[in-house]
Amino acid sequence: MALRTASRTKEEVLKDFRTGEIVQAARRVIGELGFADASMERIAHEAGVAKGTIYLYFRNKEELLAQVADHGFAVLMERARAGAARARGAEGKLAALLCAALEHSTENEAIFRALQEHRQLAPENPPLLAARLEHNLEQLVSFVAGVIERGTKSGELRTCNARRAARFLVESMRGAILERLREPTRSSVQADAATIVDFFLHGVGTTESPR
Amino acid sequence: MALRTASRTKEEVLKDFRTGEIVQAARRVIGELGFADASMERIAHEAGVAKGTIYLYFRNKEELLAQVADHGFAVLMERARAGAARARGAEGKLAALLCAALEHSTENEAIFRALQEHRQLAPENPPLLAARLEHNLEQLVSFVAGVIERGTKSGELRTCNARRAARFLVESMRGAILERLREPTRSSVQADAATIVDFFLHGVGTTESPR
DNA sequence: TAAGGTGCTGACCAACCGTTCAGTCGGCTG
DNA sequence: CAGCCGACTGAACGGTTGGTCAGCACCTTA
Repeated sequence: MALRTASRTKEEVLKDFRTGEIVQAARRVIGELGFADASMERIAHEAGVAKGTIYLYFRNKEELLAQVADHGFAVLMERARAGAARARGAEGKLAALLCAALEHSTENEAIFRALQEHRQLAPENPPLLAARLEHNLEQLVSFVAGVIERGTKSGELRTCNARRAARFLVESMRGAILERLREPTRSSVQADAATIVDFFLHGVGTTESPR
Repeated sequence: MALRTASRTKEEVLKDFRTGEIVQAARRVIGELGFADASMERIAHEAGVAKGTIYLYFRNKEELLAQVADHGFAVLMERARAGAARARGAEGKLAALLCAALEHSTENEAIFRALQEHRQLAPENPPLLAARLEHNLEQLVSFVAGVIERGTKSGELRTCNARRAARFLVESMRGAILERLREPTRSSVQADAATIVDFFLHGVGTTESPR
């Protein structure tokens, strides 16, 4: 418990601690002001250090922001995986996954709003942050696609382009999250997740089977 | 043709012309650099006027950007309405609407990328641009909801929360547009629109009816 | 205690941006 | 043609920001 991978406590552990502190501070400031207006000065103040100190732990602003984005997404994915693992069947797994995402976005409302704003995909000069966000989203889509593929193999879902369907579902989820953020007094997370999955599985058409 | 509403050609017409020129220039610059990096200096240069001139036609930068956003959206809506009007049935109208949107986003790729980036919903200090974008999206959702409601009344679609379903479809469309922008060599607009409508109408579930 | 080092500080810098406004000058009017 | 008008210009300004660096305070070591 004390002798594992403890090379230089003074150097490594303290560095990790400071890094984490700054990332958390950045998270708070970004949540309050958005990515564009979160200045290094403000983040430093929030973290209780001087501006220059940040540059001892992060190469520049972009790297700091990228780490903030990665951290938040890692937590979300962990939660989604755990939820999906607990549930049974494709429908259950998808609902659990949506639940996890909706809950996470509700609890981290501020940072989530800010993240929205920075989904930029200009091909020229792709900044580090945009690339990370892109990669993160792709990871989520792949995970959902996996669930859908297994659902297809088990016969629970019909054959379809899994990746495309996954993207379809993820974007719908994004839409639901945005709507939830817009009007805080909404239905429960479970109800919203169920609605989305229902749409996703059955569609709104009425050709033959109602339910 | 020449005597209607022609109060001051020298004043009004020229003003409209200049305004249009500047909006078009802004469109180009935003497409190239994104909203955040489109400076008034650069836009002025692109429009072939001095920076100060812009302020004779627009109160400030935000108003200019808002007009750019409004202009683009107006064209899109016009196209979507026309497409839907020509088609028959809810499925046809939705497909035509998606077609129009996909085509429009393909043809105006650059500005569309940039617009993505500015979908920010911070509750505090809502800037003019964000409000306009919000309003524009709401208009599109309402239009789609109308189509869905009429489809429900005619029995082509099952009963559902039309607004929610519309939002669902619009967000999915956004996802498809993003994917198209990401990988330019994709299937045809019509095929993509059909796929989305198919998902939307029938879902991916296999409970009973395959088609 | 003196010397050396190291993490940290925050004043400073250069670059940039939106906005202003005093001045220019081509063209219209009388 | 003279004189004025106002559309247009672009240098200048105020403000902000990301990034730097000389020095300070504290701790360890000799």
